[in-house]
Amino acid sequence: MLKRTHTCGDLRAADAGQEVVLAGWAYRRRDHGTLIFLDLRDRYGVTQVVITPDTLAAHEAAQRVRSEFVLAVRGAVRRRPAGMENPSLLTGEVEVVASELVVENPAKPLPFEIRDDLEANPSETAGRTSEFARLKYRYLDLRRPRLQRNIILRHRAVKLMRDYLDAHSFLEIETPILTKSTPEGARDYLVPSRVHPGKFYALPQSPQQFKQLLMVAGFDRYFQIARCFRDEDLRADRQPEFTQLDVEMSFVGQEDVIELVSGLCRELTMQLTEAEPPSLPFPRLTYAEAMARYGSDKPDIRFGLELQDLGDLLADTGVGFLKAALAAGNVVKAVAAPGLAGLSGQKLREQVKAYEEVVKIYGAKGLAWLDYPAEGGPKSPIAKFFSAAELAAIAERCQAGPGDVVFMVADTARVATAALGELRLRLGRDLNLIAPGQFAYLWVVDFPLVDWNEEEGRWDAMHHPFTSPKAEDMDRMTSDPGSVRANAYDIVLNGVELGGGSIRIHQREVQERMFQLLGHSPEAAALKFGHMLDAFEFGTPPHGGIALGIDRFIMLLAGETSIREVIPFPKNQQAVEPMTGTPDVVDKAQLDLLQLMSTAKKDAV
RNA sequence: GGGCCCGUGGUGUAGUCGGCUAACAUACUGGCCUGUCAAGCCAGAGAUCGCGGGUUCGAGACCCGUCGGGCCCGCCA
Repeated sequence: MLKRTHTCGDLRAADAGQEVVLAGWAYRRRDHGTLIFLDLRDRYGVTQVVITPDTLAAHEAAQRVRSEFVLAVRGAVRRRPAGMENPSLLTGEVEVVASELVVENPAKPLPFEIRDDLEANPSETAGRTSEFARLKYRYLDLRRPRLQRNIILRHRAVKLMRDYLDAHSFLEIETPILTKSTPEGARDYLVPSRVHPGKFYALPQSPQQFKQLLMVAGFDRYFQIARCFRDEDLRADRQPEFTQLDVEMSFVGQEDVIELVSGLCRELTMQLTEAEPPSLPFPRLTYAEAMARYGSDKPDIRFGLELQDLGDLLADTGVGFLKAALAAGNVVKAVAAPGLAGLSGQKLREQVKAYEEVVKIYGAKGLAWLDYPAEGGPKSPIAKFFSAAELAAIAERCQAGPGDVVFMVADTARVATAALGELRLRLGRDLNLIAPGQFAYLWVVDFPLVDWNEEEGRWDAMHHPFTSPKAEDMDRMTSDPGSVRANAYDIVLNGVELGGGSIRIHQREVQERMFQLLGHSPEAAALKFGHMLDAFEFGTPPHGGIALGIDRFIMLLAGETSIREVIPFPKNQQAVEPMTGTPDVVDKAQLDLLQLMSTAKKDAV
């Protein structure tokens, strides 16, 4: 093996005259018959190698080189002839004139091209390979400059997190992966115990209880780059295993956590993106405000189009379906779409139909609309039922002017809010209201403590059962639990929930009241959470923390839209990892050892 | 559990109203070529159109089923 002296990203004009050895992958080959150019690639960059017929052996070898051969090249660095420089390469001022070329390993034709088209490649062919093929040959996919950049970015981001927290006196502490299943939250991934047949470990959904117990232990400021596991259905931004930056602090309140994490987010944005540094403090909304104004607990505040409530304006309306909705106790909410009234009648009807599909996904039965044409009469079929005063009042409330359209949903507050919140996001994209390159952080605070679970007929913890209620709301925990606010907060970036946390309960009595509210009998609570309750009797400091979704954070920093683009070996939406073929059946002997038997009808062992 | 969309040479796509001997780019093979950098030019090979059934004189296209994939709803303390 020829040992490399430099990487493919090292050489500059000042290195001209040196003899070097480079090693890497053949990225592109340009064969002029006599003169052959090879672009040699490694993770540091690309360097052009020139092979002339003067070096016969190297020339013959270079003729046989194909894409992705692994090569080692010895040669002299020289400045490229005037006018032949390539400004798009960092090494573009120089080239290496090969004296020796070794094929370390050839490569068969690849299942897809490595070259990616993220920048300045108008080709339709590269970089859009089906995701299944990419995952099946992930080691090839990961050679692509785009994914290499993402993985390198991920390393830098995690290093910045460690450095930042270390500088703030935090300790990185590991917690168990094999732990105990708890009744709250998502479905657990279970691991059978061989030593204790019939018993199971659970993989942690988060290190929540352990980090709190580390506070009880006096570690004061803890963090961990923690792998978490949740057996729920997947999305573009959800994997069955994902990574959190888990943080917990003692003797702090909400403001301390918010300040710490805001600083971290600002630092990462400044160090890792070209974006304008976000200014501190980050804007803040209460949960109630976020829902009312944006129809979401994770608002994208990069654009306006806030939701409006029209209930008071339509109290005496003659419009039948709205009158009926309000009489039934439902709400009428609206959002404006600037400029949409300028569309032709047919275009507008098609657009409305598409938007109707959006709101229907979220349970709305229909989408009403009013247009305010700059000239001519309204195209809306229902405009004629509204009084002139109503039309004017709606326009004013929604800040809609000539040329705009107002969309309305009359439904339960939950449905109307969610549906229009999604429509708002769609309008923001369709109308190009989102300027690229922004990092719009937002804190959402004052979440409700609990949420009514219609199916189960009980209260669920909105965040988790260790979240403390606001002191001033505590007396309503039994009389009106739904109105109790929690010391809980989420950080949102560009409409994506980056993370959430809370100030925890640190008193046994309060924790017992919380379990009671959630429907756990004292016996059940003792069985599942006895260690927590016990700990609270041995000197537990006031404490709180947060967990940030690292995959999502990196995704946004990298400008990607799926966390799979920033995870080296992700699973697909079926929770399958196509490269290794995970999950898979196991030998009967393995099951026997665990005293397990599958009842699956298909593919059963 | 449910909704929408997609499966055509290795890869990415086109294929309109059912008439195809399935087109284009790239990769691949061979040839030409001393300054390219998405190298270029010439030639060639490569596809039973995911699978099964149906409608039809005729199906890549239409219908039913099935498998695989993507996005979403539910779910995700």
